[in-house]
Amino acid sequence: MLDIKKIRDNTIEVQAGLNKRGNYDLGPILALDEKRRKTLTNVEEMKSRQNIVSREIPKYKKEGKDCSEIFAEMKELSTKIKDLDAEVKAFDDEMRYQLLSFPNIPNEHVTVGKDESDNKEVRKWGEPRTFDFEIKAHWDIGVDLDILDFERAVKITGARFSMFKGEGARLQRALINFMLYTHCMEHHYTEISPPFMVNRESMTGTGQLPKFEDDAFHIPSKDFFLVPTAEVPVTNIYRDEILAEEDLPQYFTAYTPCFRQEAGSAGRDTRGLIRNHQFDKVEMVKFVHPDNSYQELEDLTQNAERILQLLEIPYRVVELCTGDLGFSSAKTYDIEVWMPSYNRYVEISSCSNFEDYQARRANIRFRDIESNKTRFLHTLNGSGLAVGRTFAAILENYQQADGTVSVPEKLTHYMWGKTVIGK
RNA sequence: GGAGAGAUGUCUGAGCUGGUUGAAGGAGCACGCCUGGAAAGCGUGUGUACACGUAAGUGUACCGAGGGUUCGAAUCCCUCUCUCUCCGCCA
Repeated sequence: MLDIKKIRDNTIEVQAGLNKRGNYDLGPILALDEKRRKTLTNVEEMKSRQNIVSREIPKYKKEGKDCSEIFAEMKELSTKIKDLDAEVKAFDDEMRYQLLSFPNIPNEHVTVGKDESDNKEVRKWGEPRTFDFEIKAHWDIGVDLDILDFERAVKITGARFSMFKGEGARLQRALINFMLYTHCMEHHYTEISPPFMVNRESMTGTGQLPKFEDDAFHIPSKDFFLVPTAEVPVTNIYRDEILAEEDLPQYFTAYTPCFRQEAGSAGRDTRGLIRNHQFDKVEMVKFVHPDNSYQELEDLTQNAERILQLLEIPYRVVELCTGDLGFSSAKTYDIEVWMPSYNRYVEISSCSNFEDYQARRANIRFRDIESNKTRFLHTLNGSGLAVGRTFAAILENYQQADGTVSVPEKLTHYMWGKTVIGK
């Protein structure tokens, strides 16, 4: 959420920032703000008078004065106040809704661009392997090895769901454990196992609501949402709280399944593990001091990259341009993994600095030691990594001529010593 | 799911027969005094948000959330949420 005071005082600057992302007009909200403050001043004066008179009444009563005239006047005032209060509340609600509908302003250094074609490759790691046999896509490898079963997943639930079996299920779990181990033991994150359903306030806090309600799976009986990413429950850990400055930074990592309705609507990647309604992900979330959130973003991105380095799978890092940036993000690096069957890099992680955008929505603050004032902190998060896509990348990059898949060395321990899947 | 109790400031804990209560008392914390230093003791201070103001400051709101009654509500009424105890059910 943007700061209404900033919009008011630096309108031109904010408008310029929004223009980098699309068509947004600050006019209506400024008009609303103007009306709200006018009405507020008005009603507050009335309330002040109401308070003053109210304090006098006990004295009058003690003196045995007749108060009926005052009561009549105050009754009228009270009615006016009620009406104006309702007006202010209507302005507040409308303003909040509009404020929630503005995306974050991109960081000033982020390239201005239209769509993903304007994204900038930052670095590359590893060389895509050359195969001396006909390669298969991960869904064929998985089905042939009997470790993935898409048909039965469709029977059980429906399209865009998948089922892991035997060594497939084990590989999935191995990846989760390996990622959590690396982030906790090497990168010093604290593991969280959060609820997989969240309420409306949490979804609003991180920016999924109100604009993207259709993308989420909703439980009507409770008005809960299945988590689309662990970012939602974990970022909301500190919603409506004030932390001490010395408690910053805080790093959390969490495994959760992720549920997304939007997956599938695009009609792309209809086969395999790339785009499903349910997928597993290990997420990293940081709560940091505003002064060093950009260094924290660099570190976070490298924490995610580390997983692919240890698994020895080629990838590249891309900096998103303003047109491709997520709604709440000020700056984002995507990590893309090499996917042989696609013959290109495919997104496997997205690492973002939200600056104070989520913190303001979710009301997460810290107390500044020097001024003793509260300030919004900065939140960041990144996938570390999307497990389903990592699974797919392993099958494809580690496939062998005989149809089996060798297990990355770092994973064999988590695979109970297994070095080749399918043998 | 049924019955009952409760939700107040950083914490504890009054107020709940409606009227200087942002909210007693205590603890904690900060600063000052005292001390060789510390403890104890004494004194002062100690929430958030919004509006107006260059500022000092002033005003308004907030006692789980939202409504209502009233000239006036932390205090009365209704709805919801959460917590605790007992019962039922259950991995």
